[in-house]
Amino acid sequence: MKRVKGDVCLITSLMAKRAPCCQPMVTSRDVAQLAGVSQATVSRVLHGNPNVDEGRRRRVLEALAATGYVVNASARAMRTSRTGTVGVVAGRITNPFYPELIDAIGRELTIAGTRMILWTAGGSSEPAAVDAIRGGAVDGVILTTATSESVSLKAAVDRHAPIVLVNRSIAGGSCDQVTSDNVAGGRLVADYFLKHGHTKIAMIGQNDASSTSRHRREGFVERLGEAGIQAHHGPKLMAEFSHAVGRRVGLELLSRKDRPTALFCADDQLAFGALDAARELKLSVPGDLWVVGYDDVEMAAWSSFDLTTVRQPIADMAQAAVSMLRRRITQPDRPTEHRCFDPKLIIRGSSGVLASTRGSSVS
Amino acid sequence: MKRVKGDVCLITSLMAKRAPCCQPMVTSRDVAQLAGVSQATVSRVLHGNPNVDEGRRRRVLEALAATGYVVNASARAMRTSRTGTVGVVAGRITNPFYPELIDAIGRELTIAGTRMILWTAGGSSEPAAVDAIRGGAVDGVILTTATSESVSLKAAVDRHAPIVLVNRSIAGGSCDQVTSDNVAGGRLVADYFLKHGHTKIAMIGQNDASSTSRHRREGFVERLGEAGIQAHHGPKLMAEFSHAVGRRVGLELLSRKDRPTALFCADDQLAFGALDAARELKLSVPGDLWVVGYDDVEMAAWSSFDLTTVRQPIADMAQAAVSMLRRRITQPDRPTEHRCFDPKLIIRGSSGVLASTRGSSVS
DNA sequence: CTGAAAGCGCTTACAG
DNA sequence: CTGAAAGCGCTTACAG
Repeated sequence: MKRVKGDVCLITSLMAKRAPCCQPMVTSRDVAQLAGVSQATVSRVLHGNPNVDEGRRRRVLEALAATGYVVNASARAMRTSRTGTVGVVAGRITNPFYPELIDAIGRELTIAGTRMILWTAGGSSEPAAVDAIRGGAVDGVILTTATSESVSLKAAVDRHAPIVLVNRSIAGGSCDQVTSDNVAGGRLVADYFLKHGHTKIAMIGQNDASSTSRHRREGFVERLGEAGIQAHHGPKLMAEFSHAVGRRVGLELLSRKDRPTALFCADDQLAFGALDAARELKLSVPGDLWVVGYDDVEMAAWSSFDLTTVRQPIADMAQAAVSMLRRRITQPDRPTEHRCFDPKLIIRGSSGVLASTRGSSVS
Repeated sequence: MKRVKGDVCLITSLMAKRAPCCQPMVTSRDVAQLAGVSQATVSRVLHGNPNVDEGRRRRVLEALAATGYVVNASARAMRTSRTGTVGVVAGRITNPFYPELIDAIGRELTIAGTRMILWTAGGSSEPAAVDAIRGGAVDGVILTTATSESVSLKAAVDRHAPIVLVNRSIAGGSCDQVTSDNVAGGRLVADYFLKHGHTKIAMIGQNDASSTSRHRREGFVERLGEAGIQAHHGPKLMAEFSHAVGRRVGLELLSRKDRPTALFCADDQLAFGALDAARELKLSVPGDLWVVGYDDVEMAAWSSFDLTTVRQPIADMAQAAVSMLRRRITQPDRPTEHRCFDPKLIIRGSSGVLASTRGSSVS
């Protein structure tokens, strides 16, 4: 490889010869001509219509293979009002929960022979996706990001556009939804802390623009309340789920004289940040502090974090979302549905033995 | 939220009343009728054609707004042979390098008003993406995964289909490419180790199916060779870039009596695994072992890893890939181009002071 | 079983 | 400046 000075080396290799352009598109008419049948017959063979003479079918099949014919997506879409493409909106793709979810959704869509248009560009994504339904660029949309209510979404839902919400709820609720039970998940964590004798229990979450985080907080605070305990220093509700936020708030909370002994982070990414804060402050986890996250992303199991966390069944949720959307597309008038999966507490090394209770009989 | 026993609670809310279906699509003909002009005039207004009477234009604009018209993507695509959609193939989206790259590409595409179809389903993605070009579902494709040569890709490139390879090379090279200089990156790391007196230098990479990893290894081994040094225990070339592989091979290498003092991982994900291996073996980093990764994903800067690594300029590469693809689409016959960005060594805490050389004069 | 034909919603010469 | 019309490549009644 040649190098040139400067930041970038630019190698422009002039091709000596080159076809005039890309090969022209092969149409079903071309295939028909080659096979000596009508274009309609080619279309019938393509759709497995049984009413085609075997000899003709074979000739068409041969012509199809010989030409490498691929059906034109736009033409088919225009005729059938079905694109074979679904939209997915995911905000913060740098939070590893989303790649895992998108991957799972993509897998399901591929099985169904459906393409996936992905929007990750923040606020403009949702209106773009909704417009894509109206413009016939996609057959429907899966919204995976818990952003605040938007006008375009509301209008689309009122119009009964094929939309499925994943981990996100909307006022009115007249929309298909897949969630995990975030209230129950929050309770699970509070319960776990209480059962092991914690009383100084803190929480970091996202502000209430995120329904996901709000529900986790509600369940958590509700369960603490039942034990007569309040969140230590109050729940910290920040603008986003990120490592930087988890670390910053973690440093702040854990530097206090009256620091918590247990910390619930409403998202694994926050928990990783908080664990780093603890590490930087030379606090032992779980000796001085228990940390519990939410999502159980792959990284949570890495030995660097070994994070106790609440698992959402991502694969199941993706499968449910895709099949609900497909049903909604084919049967627009069916009643809306809400599938809610049970979360599960996965206990790892970031919780377990607290130094102060070591040897005590708190179960 | 109601809960039902069992794994999943299924809430089916029957909607009392519901519109017969989604609102019927608004066509430009509808808009024309409302504005009292011909459909052609609506199309002209939509395209900013200046030859439209101002009064009529205003009436059309009003009708457009009143109906909430959105142009039909399939019809436009069929007429213009342009979909406004580009395909992106990314294999292992769970490796955080890909989300960062996809995010950057998505951002560029959004700016250009282009949609992104994403394929992440492994081996079948590439043929699917190539077929999508032929089937007119996308205008072009960006291939970001260094998989082995495929027949369909070869054929597509020969056909001069609009394809840009990112971090991936192909025999013949008659295809637009964006890379960072992986050979130079490998050399940078070797050079850094050598300069600080390391002699027991190991490497973990991917097997040669990945051109990326191969180039990094070549530069690395080449530079070591110039100093008369061979990779300690030979380069370990595994099937994939993953935390699990990095940890497993790390445990294996670092458990040996004659363990290396410096380890180059051809990918950050491998490096995180290796760091975890070192941690599990109670080795001090960088006291006993230096670890250097490749990519500089966001996580590399987290204090849990604090990883010295080779940065690829992801945003620049994404921008280059998108603009190259757009040019290729509009000018299919322009000469192919190869842009190669310079990598940069980012020094962090996973390297720096080796216990054995501490106080010595090795610069 | 088969082909000619209508029509999906656009864009854009073409004729006025 | 404007509208009528052709045509992009399909699918699918329709008539035979």
